[in-house]
Amino acid sequence: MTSRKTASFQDVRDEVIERIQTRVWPQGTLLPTELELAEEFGCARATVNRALRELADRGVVQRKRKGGTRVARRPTKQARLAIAVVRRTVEEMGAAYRYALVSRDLVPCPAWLGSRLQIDEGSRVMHLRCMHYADNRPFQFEERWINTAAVPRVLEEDFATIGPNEWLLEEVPFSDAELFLSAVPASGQLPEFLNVAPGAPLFRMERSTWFRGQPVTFVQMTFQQGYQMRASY
Amino acid sequence: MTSRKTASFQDVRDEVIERIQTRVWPQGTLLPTELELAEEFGCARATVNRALRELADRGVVQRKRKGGTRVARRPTKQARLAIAVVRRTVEEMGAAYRYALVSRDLVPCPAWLGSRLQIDEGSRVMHLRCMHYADNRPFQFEERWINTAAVPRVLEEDFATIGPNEWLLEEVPFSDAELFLSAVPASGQLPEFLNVAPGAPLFRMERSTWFRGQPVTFVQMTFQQGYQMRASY
DNA sequence: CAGTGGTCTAGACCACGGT
DNA sequence: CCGTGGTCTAGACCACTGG
Repeated sequence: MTSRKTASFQDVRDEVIERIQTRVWPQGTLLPTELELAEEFGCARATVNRALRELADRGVVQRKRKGGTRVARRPTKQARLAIAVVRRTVEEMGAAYRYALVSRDLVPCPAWLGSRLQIDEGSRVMHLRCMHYADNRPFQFEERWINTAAVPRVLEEDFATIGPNEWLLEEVPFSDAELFLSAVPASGQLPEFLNVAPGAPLFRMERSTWFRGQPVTFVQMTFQQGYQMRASY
Repeated sequence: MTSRKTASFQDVRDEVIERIQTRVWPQGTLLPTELELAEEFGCARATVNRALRELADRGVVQRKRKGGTRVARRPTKQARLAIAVVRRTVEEMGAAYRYALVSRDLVPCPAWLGSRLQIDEGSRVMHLRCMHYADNRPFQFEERWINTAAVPRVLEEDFATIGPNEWLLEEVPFSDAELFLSAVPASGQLPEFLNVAPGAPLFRMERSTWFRGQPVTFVQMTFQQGYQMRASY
């Protein structure tokens, strides 16, 4: 008997996944309508809807009005990347976290930054360089530019004890961001700051942040050699 | 008047975001109950529920039965990383894609792989090395191990014209995976294959894949120097 | 234009977990 | 215990889009 007393949306979701994985519904197949599935599972259409909506979010199926629901052909996987504050990253490794400010300057917005964040070139930005340590070993070098027009209070903060990352999280929480991940050679002052050989391959995360459409900050976070970032789907 | 004729779940969701961003509800604040919000917005509780559930998924709020809904304190951002097949990555750059098989060997499962994927060490795995080109320039070097026990048909495939990535997507779609991103130096045969200087910093993505709990494949994808991966939230 | 998903409602019961 | 979110239902109307 396939009948359960009550089919929850999770039951429906899992059963649909099951049928896709076991090729009952191969890629590209048109699924039955919500109403038909609701009848088959003995539940309300809303229940089926929620199950299928979740699968559509994950990219497992594609849905169109009037067109129905199809098993996705080329699943563009959506991996989830959990980004925490450096402090927590370090502490979750079981290491002691330490922060140090390297430099803090108020400068005119460089052209490359202006075009990148869409800031007027005339305006002033706060340029910060900081180090983050794990058990007193260099863990991450952070270089950041903050749009003073978006966050005027940055002028009053000296960042001696709190990192700009955590400060901004208090000041401008829940912003939007764009991330770029790459591998860069240890050049400039990086070998010195991170205590690695010049040219060593380093993992870098760049992030541009906007708050309600206004550019807030651009940051380069360069990690100690050997750092790995984890994601899953 | 803040009253709209009908408040959709998106209206509720956006208004809640608005209040969080404008500090009407600072971090840690306990929100009104679903019922109270439903009254305020003049909609059903289910509508509020869906709005708040979505925000909880994003990590903007935290919800507990009896405990109510709170604005998240330390927003562990969930960035979404769209992972497509190499072919599409290349084609979306506007370049011509080309694939080439470098080597294909059936080998006993190495110990490190066995422990990594939880494969019995006695079993045999298919070891593949491939190149992916963009406009005839080396774009990605792929080194992959496939669990023959999980995908026996791999023994009949010669991978002369189709890459293992795309083949596996047909064979074992919708699997689970764990990703690791890192920076590695161009060593071994990488300088040769990718046409870069030895020691050059390269972006690498490693992926372990399971299908219904069974280990399927482990792959190292090493990208051409300068490659950046994009994500957003 | 007609079928499909998208959404909303009013009500109900349940499950978890603080008090 | 009992308030809160978690879920389900039966029904309704709407919006998009394929034929």
